Amino acid sequence: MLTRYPGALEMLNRKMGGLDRLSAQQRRILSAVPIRVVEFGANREIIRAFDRNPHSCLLLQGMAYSSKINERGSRQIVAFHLPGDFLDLQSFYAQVIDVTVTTTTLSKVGFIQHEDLEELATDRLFDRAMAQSIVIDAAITREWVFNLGRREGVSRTAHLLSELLTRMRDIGAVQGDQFELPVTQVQLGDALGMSTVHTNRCLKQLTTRGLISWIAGCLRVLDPVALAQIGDFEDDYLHIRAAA
Amino acid sequence: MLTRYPGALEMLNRKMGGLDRLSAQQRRILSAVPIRVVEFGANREIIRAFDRNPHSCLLLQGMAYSSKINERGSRQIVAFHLPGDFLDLQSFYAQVIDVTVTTTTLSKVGFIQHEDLEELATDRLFDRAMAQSIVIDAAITREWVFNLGRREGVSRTAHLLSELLTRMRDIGAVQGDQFELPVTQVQLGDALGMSTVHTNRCLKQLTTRGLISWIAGCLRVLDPVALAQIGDFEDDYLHIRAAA
DNA sequence: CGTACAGTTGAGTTTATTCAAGAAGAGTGG
DNA sequence: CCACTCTTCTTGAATAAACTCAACTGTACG
Repeated sequence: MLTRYPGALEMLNRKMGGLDRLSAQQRRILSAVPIRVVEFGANREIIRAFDRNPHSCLLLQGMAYSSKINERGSRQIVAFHLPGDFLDLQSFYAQVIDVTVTTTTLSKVGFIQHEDLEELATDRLFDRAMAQSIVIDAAITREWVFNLGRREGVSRTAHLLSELLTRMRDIGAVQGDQFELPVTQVQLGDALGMSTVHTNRCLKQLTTRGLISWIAGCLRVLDPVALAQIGDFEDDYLHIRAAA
Repeated sequence: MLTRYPGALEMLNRKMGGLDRLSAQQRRILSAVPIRVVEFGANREIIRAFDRNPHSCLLLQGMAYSSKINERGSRQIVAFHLPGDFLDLQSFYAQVIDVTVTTTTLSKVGFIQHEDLEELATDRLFDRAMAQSIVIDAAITREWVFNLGRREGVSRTAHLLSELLTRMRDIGAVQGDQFELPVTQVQLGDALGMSTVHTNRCLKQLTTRGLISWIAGCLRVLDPVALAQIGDFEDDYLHIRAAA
C-alpha cells in the first residue's frame, strides 16, 4: 500500500506558498521533507476521531470528508477535502483530532510526521502557510454554519455545489464547468444536514430548473451564475487569490 | 472611551499558556505588549466583516458574538465570545475578516497591533498558543455544524447552553451552576439557526422539564447532567484541561 | 442470478416557520 | 410618579419545510 508519488512534493510546494514565492533554499528544504504516500480505496478511514497521531496528512489525489458521529448514530459531515488540502493539520497544534476523515473514492494521501512539520515551522513563511490553511478551513466551516442555519434545502444545496465548483476550479479540476464529484447523495445529505430523501428532491429541483446535471459521478454546472444566486454564494470567504 | 485596564495583561498571560508555564523572561515580554483597552456599550460593532484591521482583539469583559449577514437580511451567529477569547485572531493570519463581531452587553476589549503579535510569534510558545486558540475555535464551529445539522430544536438548544455553561465554568464565571447570560432570545435563535418563536418554545420546554431557569439575564442550570444528555453534549472538543 | 448499494418516488407525520397579537419589562421625559 | 415608547418575551393558529417509512428502480459486481 505504500508507494512513492511524485505529486506529493508539488502539493506541498503549492500549499506552502506556491513555487514563485519560495526561495531556492526553501524549495530545497521542502524537497527534503519525508512524505509517506499511501493509497486508500473508497470509503476508508484515514484518520479516526480522538486519535493522537504523530503525523498530519495532505490529500494528494481523490476526495475525502471529515465527519462527526454521536452515540445515537447521527452523522454530520463537517468538511469536504479536495486534492491539495491538509486533512488534519489541527492535530499538529492540538495533538488530538475531533473528527474522522474518510475517503469517498480511491485516494492518495501523504503523511508528514509532526516533528518534520515542527522543523518546517521554524521558517516563518511555512509557519504562516500552515496557519493560513487552518484559518481558511475555519472560514469555510463558518459559512457551513450559515448554510445549515439560514438557508432552506434547495438554496443550501446550491451553495454547497457552488463552493465545490469554486474550490475545484481553483485546483484546476474543472473543465467547462464540469468536474468529478465522487460523492453519494447520502454523503451530500450528511453534509447538508438533511435526509437523503430531501437531498434527492433538492437536487432534482436544481436539475429540473436547468442549473445542474449530475450523471455518473460527474457534476456539470449548466448555469454557475444562477446556481450561485440561488445558493446565495459569494466566494470571498474562500480566500482564493484572483490570480489563480 | 479609552481606558487602562489591569485585567488585560492577565488575560494575555492566561491565553499565552498560563502563568505557571511562562518563564520570567516570557512574562516580561508579555507585560511590555501595548494593549489599548476600549469599552463598548451593548450591541456595538467591534469588528466589521471584510475590514482589514492592523490589530486583533481580546475580549476582557462582557460578551460578544461573531455573525454573518447576507444581502437578503438573514443573520447567523457563528460564535459566542467570552472573556479571555480572541475575537478575530484569524485576521492576523488572513489579513481580512469574514465576520462581524458585536457586543451583547457592556464590554471591555483589548486591541493588540498585528506587528506586536508578529513580534510575540517569534517565541515558539506564544506562536503555538495563538494557533491553538484558532484550532479550538474551529473545533467549536465544527460542533455547531453538527448541532445545526443533526439535532432538533430542544436538543440543539440544550447543547448550546451546555457549551456555554462549560466554557463559563472554565473561566470561573459560574457559581452554583448559575451564570450571567446577557443574550436575547433573538440572538440565541440566530445562533441556533431557528426562529425566535421556536427558540422561545424550546427554552420553555427545558424550563418546564426542570432543567434550566433563565431569569433576568441569569441562567441557572438546575440539572447539568440531564441538560448535557438531552443536548447530546460531550465536552472533549472544547479542549479544556481537566486541571482547570 | 442474487446481493448490495445508490437513487427515486409517494404518502403521512413531525418539526419549524410565519403571521399576528398580547404581556411584561426597561428606560425616558414630563 | 405616571404615561409613553421600545424592546423582549410569550402564545395561538395557519402554513410550509423537512422527516420518516416504505416501496420500487436501476446498476455494479461476484
